Amino acid sequence: MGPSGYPGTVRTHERVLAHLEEGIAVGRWGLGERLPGERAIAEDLGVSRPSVREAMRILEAMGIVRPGVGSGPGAGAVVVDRPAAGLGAAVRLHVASGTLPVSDVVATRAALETWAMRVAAERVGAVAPQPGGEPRAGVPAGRLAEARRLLDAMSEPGLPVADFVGLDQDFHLELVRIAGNQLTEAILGGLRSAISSYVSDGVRRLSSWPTTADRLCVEHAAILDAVARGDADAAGQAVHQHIWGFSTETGLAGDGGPGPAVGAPAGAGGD
Amino acid sequence: MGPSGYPGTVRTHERVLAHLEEGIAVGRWGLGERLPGERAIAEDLGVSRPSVREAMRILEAMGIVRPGVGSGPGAGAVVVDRPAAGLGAAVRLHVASGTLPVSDVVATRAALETWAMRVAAERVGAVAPQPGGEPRAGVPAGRLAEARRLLDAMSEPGLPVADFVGLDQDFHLELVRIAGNQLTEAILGGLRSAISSYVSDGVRRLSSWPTTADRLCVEHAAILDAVARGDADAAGQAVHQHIWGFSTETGLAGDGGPGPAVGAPAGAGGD
DNA sequence: GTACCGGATGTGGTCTGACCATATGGGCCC
DNA sequence: GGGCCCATATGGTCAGACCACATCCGGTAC
Repeated sequence: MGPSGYPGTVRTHERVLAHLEEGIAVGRWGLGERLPGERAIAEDLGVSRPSVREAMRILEAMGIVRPGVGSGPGAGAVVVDRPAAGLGAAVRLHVASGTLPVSDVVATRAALETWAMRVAAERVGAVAPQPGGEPRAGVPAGRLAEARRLLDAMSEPGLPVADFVGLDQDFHLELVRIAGNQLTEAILGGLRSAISSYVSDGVRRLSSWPTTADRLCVEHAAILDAVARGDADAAGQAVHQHIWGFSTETGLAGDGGPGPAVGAPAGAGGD
Repeated sequence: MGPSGYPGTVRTHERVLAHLEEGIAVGRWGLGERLPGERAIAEDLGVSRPSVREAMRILEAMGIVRPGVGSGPGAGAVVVDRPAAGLGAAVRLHVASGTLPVSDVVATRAALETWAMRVAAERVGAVAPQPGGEPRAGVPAGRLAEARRLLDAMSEPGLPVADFVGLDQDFHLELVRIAGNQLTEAILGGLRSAISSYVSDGVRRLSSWPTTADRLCVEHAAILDAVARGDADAAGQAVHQHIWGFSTETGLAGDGGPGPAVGAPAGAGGD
């Protein structure tokens, strides 16, 4: 296995990555199962362990595997599924590098979440008419209950800002989950740290945080109610105004502002 | 930052990653500049080169740096900015692992792109009234011209499917760029390979590809015209129907279908 | 003086072999 | 039979080395 790594051919760790990726794709290693040990993979492919490790690092960064030391179950590289890990890390790094404007994060979040709230409301509305309905009727109910619980926790007076922001994120994500789109959920989950960061920055610019906190809670309640009622239009509008309202109030939306307001009064004429 | 759940100790490559990330965030190494060599970083932090390499692999996978061998400018790890690289890879891996349904990709793409087309149309409409206007008036014009060129190329009869799909993606992304949201552009760019993949799959299910290709070109023209006119409603509706129409025709939208149709005649009851 | 050519240098890419820390599980001792 | 200790398997890390490549700089040939 001579030194076979020079430009023109794929690097060794990329070969390993392709091999592992293919194995995962065809189900050779399913969710929750363990990959062979690094040494075994290296021997199988005739490469060195460092190369295997580099590929493993990438899979880990993408949220595909979770490394575990020791022995027995739970040890070794386990196939997991945390799409938000990779997406979130990527977004975080690019925001950190300063090439992703905060206003873009706000706008993208608003667009996706507005859409998600509409879908969520429609799904809830679709199952509501069937009280005893089996079909996935329980899921939204549980999510809604959890969202309500988070909302209550957020209403606690004197809650530290950091805690509030964390609960706020949990609340939003819980509602997003009702929409049932894993990719959207992963993207928004990935934006979580970026969003928390700009929200925290924004709070520092406020004259009266408690006042704003109260308003945010009221808005949250409105969003939750709209989704629970199955009112897509109201849910979309509420979350749209919620996100852009805060952004505008804190002067974060540098360049654009609310923009087209998808799902809001927009031309939604069709709606 | 590291994947949660690690007991106590921080792994070495994570320390390196944090160090590099911080340096990039504070501008110690700006876009296009070179990072210190792997050996230098290792010595600075008192770690081994393999650990530095693992961190470097992650940054590379996220599209933050580009490795370059040799010497002189262009060699070494250069700070780049390709948000789509990380997002795309993450999406690709998760779709490959079978945990991200194609229908989710379609829905998320439709939601984001519908919104983006509305923004794009509004931006074009905002600059149109000022024929000689300096303010970023030329950008949309250039993008529109490029989109038109791609549309022409796509209309070529007998074009191989792979080429058509590639041009199709380029066309969509070119229009998305007009919206001016880097994050949305990066996400949709990242979805590119996943989208190409499902489009190619879909084409194979069609009875008459040439017929569909013609229709897609007509739809593309309608989208382009709407954006060029600055008609946000029409642009949003057109792209929404374009994406969901193809998806429905090829039976790819397994579970949901058009859904709430943001910015389009919602309820799209139609379907 | 100019053009060419070859080594010096610095970079990432890879390999080898080793040791450490941890977690499990089985065998040994009590 | 129960509890303790060590074998074992795993990832985490390190050190040193070699290779392929790209550039730069010097010397040499013309």
